[in-house]
Amino acid sequence: MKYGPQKIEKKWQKKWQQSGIYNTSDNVDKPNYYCLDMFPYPSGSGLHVGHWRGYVLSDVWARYKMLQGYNLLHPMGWDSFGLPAENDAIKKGIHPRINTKKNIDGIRAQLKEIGAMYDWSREINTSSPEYYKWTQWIFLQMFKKGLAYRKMMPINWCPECKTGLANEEVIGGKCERCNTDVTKKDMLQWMLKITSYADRLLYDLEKLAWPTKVKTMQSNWIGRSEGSEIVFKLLAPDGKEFPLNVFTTRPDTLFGATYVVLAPEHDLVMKITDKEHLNDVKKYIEAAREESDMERTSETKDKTGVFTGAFAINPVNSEKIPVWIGDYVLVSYGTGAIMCVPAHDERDFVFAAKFNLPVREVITSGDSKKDSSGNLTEAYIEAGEMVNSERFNGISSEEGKNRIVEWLAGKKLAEKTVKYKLRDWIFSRQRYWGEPIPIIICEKCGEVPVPEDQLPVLLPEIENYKPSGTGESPLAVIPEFVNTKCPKCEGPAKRETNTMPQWAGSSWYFLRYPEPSLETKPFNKEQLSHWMPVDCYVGGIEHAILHLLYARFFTKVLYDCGFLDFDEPFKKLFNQGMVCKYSEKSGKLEKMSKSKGNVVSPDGLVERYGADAVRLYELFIGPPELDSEWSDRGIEGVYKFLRRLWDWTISSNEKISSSESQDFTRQLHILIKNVSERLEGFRFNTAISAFMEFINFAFSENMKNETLKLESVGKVIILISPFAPHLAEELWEKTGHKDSVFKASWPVYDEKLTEVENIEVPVQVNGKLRATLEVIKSITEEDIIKLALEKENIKKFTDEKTIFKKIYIPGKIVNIVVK
RNA sequence: GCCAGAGUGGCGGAAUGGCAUACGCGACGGAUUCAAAAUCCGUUGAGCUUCGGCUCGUAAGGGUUCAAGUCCCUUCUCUGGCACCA
Repeated sequence: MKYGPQKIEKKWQKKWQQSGIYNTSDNVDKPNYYCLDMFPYPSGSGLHVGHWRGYVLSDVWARYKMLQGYNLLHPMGWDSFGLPAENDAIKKGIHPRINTKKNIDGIRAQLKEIGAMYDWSREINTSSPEYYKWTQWIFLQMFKKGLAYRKMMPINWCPECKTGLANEEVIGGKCERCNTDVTKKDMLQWMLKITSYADRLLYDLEKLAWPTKVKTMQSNWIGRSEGSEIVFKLLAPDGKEFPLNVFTTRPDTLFGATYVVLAPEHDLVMKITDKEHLNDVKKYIEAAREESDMERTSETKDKTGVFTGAFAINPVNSEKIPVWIGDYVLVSYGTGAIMCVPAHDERDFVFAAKFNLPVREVITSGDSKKDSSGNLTEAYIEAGEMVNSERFNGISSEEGKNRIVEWLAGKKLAEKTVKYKLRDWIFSRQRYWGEPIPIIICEKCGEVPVPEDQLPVLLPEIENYKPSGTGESPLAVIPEFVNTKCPKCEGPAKRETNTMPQWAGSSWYFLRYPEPSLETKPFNKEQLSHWMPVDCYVGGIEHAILHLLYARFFTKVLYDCGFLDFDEPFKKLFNQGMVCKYSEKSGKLEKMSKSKGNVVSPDGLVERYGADAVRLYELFIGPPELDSEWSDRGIEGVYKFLRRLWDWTISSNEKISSSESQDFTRQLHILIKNVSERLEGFRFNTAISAFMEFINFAFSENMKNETLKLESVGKVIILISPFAPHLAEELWEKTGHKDSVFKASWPVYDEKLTEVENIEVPVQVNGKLRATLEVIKSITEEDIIKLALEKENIKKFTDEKTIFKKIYIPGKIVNIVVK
């Protein structure tokens, strides 16, 4: 009987579906385990072998947990609202609703090929009204708490996608979706106050069993910075005075401030600029607006700026210093204004050099770099001793930080503050395919939430779904949608026509799976407490900031509202590496993608080798967390292994007996040990190596005529079942078992049975291998060293030398040190 | 520039401080075959060899140790993230 994966895989996939073996039930007498894949957006180009990797990995893990006796939740769904789905529809000229459905059907079929144990009865879809009703509901809870607000502001605008974007969606100045340069546009925007969660989002990272890389990325993104706000006095040319707050992390350098720079967009700029400089300032502001963020914040760019004609008074010494504007100061960070200490800040140093502004050293150190006449040749930014700072002279810069702020604070001219790089989340999209924001704008009552019993606000069916590019959503031209009554005053009012971003639905979908068809609530708090947080979350590193930060934020908000009793969604996170392949187009090894023309489709491979072989190769290719290179030949090796395992099991049927050799028992227990330990450590590639070694042993000459216990053969089948579930089920049945192999339990090994009587011990002289000894395990140090010194090749290296150390690490090694 | 991670045969990769290169691919030799594919067996880091072995070898250099791919320091290269955030 030959291994024929095509037939048995179809057979078992059908059986699994019929028996519902993977459908999760509540209230069973087992501990719960929630294993979650990042759900995909329904792309039009289908799955390639790179997509398989994460799904295979989580499936192996889920099946292993099931065999360990857990009640498993392993669901799947569709992130079907938003840019990716909509752009695909526009490209094909098919209405997003129809196209999305078509794509979902395609990917679902492809996912089923993997043979994963998804509970398909819990499938969810973020673009279905039953689901997005609750996305809207969550938005309203945020609105009620003041966490969702509308504001006119210059936002990131993608001219290609014709929509505003969140900061997180701008990667290196380009749109995350289409790689187009992002520009600025003033727009009235819905914002989510994620900044008020900055501290908790940062500190709670500590609680998470996540890769440090992701934690570091999030913590850098949040960008907490402790410093102080210092109040300068601004003197306008007409004699008016304004307080000017600047943010600095170096109040110790305050005596070295020789000028002040405001962001071009700063409110005070037009109030303080004098007539003489007005033209230049206006021109400069205009030019800064035109520039993309990328151009503006590029570090290689020359520093630019203009003088306003106004002066500021430094609160520490009442010195009058010039006020400039410059686009290297960002209006959205800190206070949008900085004090400049060219002697101790690299950027200020460059700016001062260019515009010939004075440099005054106030921190001294032997490490400062100076020319022959004692002038600084570059900014000295480290700590040191304070000079030129009046009464603070001679104290350390570290101490000075506090002393200066305390002193000024007494005069209400300084205050310690914390600033973040994290900005509020721009939440409106000027696009059709998303959740309508459930707000009604009434002239009298302002922004009025749609009453909860009127949710969902349905996305209307429209012909022209393409983005307009005007800054309005395509919904804005549908009078039946826009015109409505104010829920408060009953007067005529208009609906908000912006939609939510792609990330809205995915920020809480993991809360929906435990009871996906619940109609009265988004989720059931009591029941959720038995499943959440997710025990193991598997997905790509590309979501390190976007999705994973947003999902944490949503969870914390819902926790604060009392809807949840946990405040972090994902306990453990695993990022699988990307699958790469040489691309003819770029001539480089690159991540598989359609545009690079280097995708490998699993379809043909499944047909030829079977899904189990593809699963195995996805794991065998390399360590799961690292990127790996796809080799078309590599799959042959694992396929050969599966066939050998099949042949061995089938032929073992004729050798079944009540006894087996000690050798075999030992190898079996070593296998159980290795596979268990390597699975626990997520080292799937070496777990498979362990199997290959076992099967090589099982086929070795001296095993040919040995008898086997049926129970032992069964254990091997259970061990392989998470990796090759179809093959395992078939072999399980063929060896006389009635129920599914996944109803069995994971074998345990006996450490004693893995050990041998006789061991080989390497013998070194001066750390170099010179011989090996075969000895009984319990040999004493004295005996083994005696044996070692008798060895011919050891004598060669020890004769006529003085032995001054003899080392025996039991069971490991002998080392004789000579001189 | 800053912060992570990585660098091991022809290739993918393996090694709780204890025999470097497990396992797989490829290559070579053999068996089987009219022949090929498939399959099976053997060899496969480099150099030297009296065939017993010896020398070198984990990006480069140094250090700790009886013993270093593994720990420490310096440097180089690659990948990813951040990048005028005051």
